[in-house]
Parts: sequence; C-alpha cells; structure tokens
Amino acid sequence: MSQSRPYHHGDLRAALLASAERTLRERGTAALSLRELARDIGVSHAAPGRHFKDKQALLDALALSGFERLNQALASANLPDTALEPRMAALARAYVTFSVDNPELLELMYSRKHDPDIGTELAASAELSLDSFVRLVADAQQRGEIVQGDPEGITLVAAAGIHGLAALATNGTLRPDAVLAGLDQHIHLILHGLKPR
Amino acid sequence: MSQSRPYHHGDLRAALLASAERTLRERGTAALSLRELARDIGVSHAAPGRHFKDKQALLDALALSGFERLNQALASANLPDTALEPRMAALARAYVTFSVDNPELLELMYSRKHDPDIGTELAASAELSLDSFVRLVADAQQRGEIVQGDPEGITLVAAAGIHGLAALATNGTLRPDAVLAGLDQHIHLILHGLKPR
DNA sequence: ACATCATTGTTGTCGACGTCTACATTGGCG
DNA sequence: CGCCAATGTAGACGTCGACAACAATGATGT
Repeated sequence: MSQSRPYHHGDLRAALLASAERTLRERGTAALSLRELARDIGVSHAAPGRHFKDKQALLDALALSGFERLNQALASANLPDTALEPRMAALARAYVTFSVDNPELLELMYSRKHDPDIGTELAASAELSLDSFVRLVADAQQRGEIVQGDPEGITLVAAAGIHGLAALATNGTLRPDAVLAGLDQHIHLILHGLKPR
Repeated sequence: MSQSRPYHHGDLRAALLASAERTLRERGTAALSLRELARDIGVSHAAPGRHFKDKQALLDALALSGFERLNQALASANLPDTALEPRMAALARAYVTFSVDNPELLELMYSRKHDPDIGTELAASAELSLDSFVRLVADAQQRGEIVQGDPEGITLVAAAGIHGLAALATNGTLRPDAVLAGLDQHIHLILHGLKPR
C-alpha cells in the first residue's frame, strides 16, 4: 500500500511555491503554514526548510515571483508608438487588472515585512515596475505631450495615482469592476487635471 | 513581596489596545501576541479573551481607532474657506503625515483581513475618511474651481493619488521625507494635469 | 565501477502561540 | 445582604516555526 513516493520529490521548491500561491489566493497570507504546505505536497514537515530558510523567505520568494509577473504584464502592455493617453491607459489597465486578479499577492508584494535589506533583489524588481512609467514619461516629454520639469515627480503622479487606485480596488474600499470600468476616464483626469482648462 | 495587584485591572481593554499599538509601532503586526500583551500588562494569558473574542478582534479595534484618529486629523486639516489648491494640499499633507507617522497601523487599517462583514463599523469609518475629499470637490465644483462631471470619479482621482502616495511612502518604496517635501508640487500636478496647457 | 560527499528528505523535539473550558474573585444591583 | 454578571486565572489541547540528528539519494571524480 502506501505507494512509497520517491524519496526525493524532484522539484519541491517549485511545488511549494505553487501550492503556497494557491493557498494565498484562496485563504490569504495568514492561512499560510509551512507544515500544511508540506502535508498537502506529501513531504515531511521539515522538508520546506531545505528550500526556504524560514517562512519569511518563502513569502519573499512569492512576492518576487509576483513582481516578475507584474513586470511582464506591464512590459506586454507597453505600446511605445502610441499616443500618451491610450498608452498610459493600457499600462494602468495592466496594473489594475493584475492587482484585482491577485489581491492577496499584491498585499504581500507591498507589505512592510521584506525591508530588512534582504529584499535587494526584490527591491530591484519592484523598481523595475516603475520603469515602464518612467519610459512613458520620458518619451512623452520628448514629444512635448507632457509638461516639462522633474521627470521623477511627474512619473510619480501617474504611478502613485494608479497604485492607489489598485490598492483601493484590492482592499475592499472600491468595487474592482467599477474601477476597471472607470479607468479610462480616471487616466484622462490624471493627464488633463482636475482644474478646468 | 509580590505586591498583589487588584484582581481586576480596572481598564484592561484600554491597556491592551495601548500596549498593542506600542508593539505594533515598534515591532510590527507580526510581532503582536495576545500572550505577550498579557504578560506585559501583568494579567494571565487568557485575560485578553474577555475583551477581544480573538486576535482578529483586537486588530479590528486597532484599525478602527486608527481610522478615528485619521479622520480627526483630516477634519482638522480641512479649511473650508481656502482656495482649492492649498486646501487640497493641506488635506494631503495631513493624510501623508499620519501615514508616515503610523506606517504599520496604516497597513493594518487597509489590510484585507477585516472584510468578513464584521467591519461594518470599520468600513463606515473608512468611508468617512473620504468625506473630507468629497466635500472639497463638491465645494470646488460649486465655485467652478474644478472640472464639472461625475463628482465621485473626480474625488477618486485625488483620493487615490494621495492614498497611493502615502502607501508608497509607507512601504519603503519612497522616502517619506522626500514625499512630504514634494507634496505641494504633487498636488499641483494632480490639479493641473500632466499634459501641457 | 565505485567510494565519496553534498543535497534533499525524515523524525523527533522545543518553546510559543491562540483558543477553549472550568474555576475563582470581584463589584454592582435588587 | 445575597445574588449574579463581569472579569480574571489556571490548565489543557492542537498547531505552528525552528532546530538538530539521522537517512536516503544521486552526482562527481577517478
């Protein structure tokens, strides 16, 4: 009976990450337990320790993979030869869509837990997310489509606006579908301002 | 010896909240333990259970008190008879200042853990935070200082922009002092838009 | 081919935690 | 003054993360 599985799993690390992400999506960060993951996969309770020095290391890895996928989504949504407004709207849609599709993951990605400098790799990937926006603003400035002046500050207005929107859509303050429905108008307002012209 | 404290603490609930907030500020949400709180205060490990049905209930209470203080700060910063831009800047400064002063609390307040409908009281207080912005936009529309159209969407642009900024300043992505230093310029860009006029 | 050895998984243990139940003390209300 | 709800205590249970000692495996070099 007990069809003895091979002593070595083969790719336990990947299995742990996959199972962890499933649990994260279905029951939230708090419900994540290394022992439960081990049980689900069918290894001993200490096996995860071989691949992640502690629980935080697994959370860091999850966050990192989240940023990688987010960056990929943003890169795919980047349309270099498009006018400013639709280009920014596409970027924003990619960001918000990823967020509402992975709310718990987003919270983990931006959680304060990583800081203890281990997150250099993670921080780099997070910075990379802003890159799409930086390039967008740089291009637009060159074309005169956007106000001149400190590119960082300008990028930040767009990025913070979109991140804030995603955060509110993700934490229950706003209805995700409503946010997505109003996205184009939202971008329009960011670009044209709230004051009458 | 063992100077026997009175059997009843007097106001254990308040003491728990105070101690919890201190721990939250100093060592983060993860470091919060009911048993440790009880130890610090000098009561038995089960005493907190009399005031908070479980750990989540204490976190909810902390979040609620956070929203109450945030709302108070926003109300104080509301200057009804001021022009749009400085008025919005003051509101934003209050929001961001509260956030960088209470980063862990802010994360807790907007965490996804509350949702299970218990948070009606909490949700109400969260909505109240937006009220200052809603009124600001309504006033400004009346005075023609702000673009006409769906007030909700317009309010959202301002609120999401500021919340996003606070979130980024809070989670380590941005330096808090840099955010505060650039706040007025940031608000200016939100109001005037990124496109050249 | 085969001995070696780092890698990966297991078992057992520890202390801490959240929660529950049964019990003790207290203070307020009739 | 006696009763009772509110508040605090003591003990127990199951789970968890982490650690250490041990076992199985498979790659490497000769």
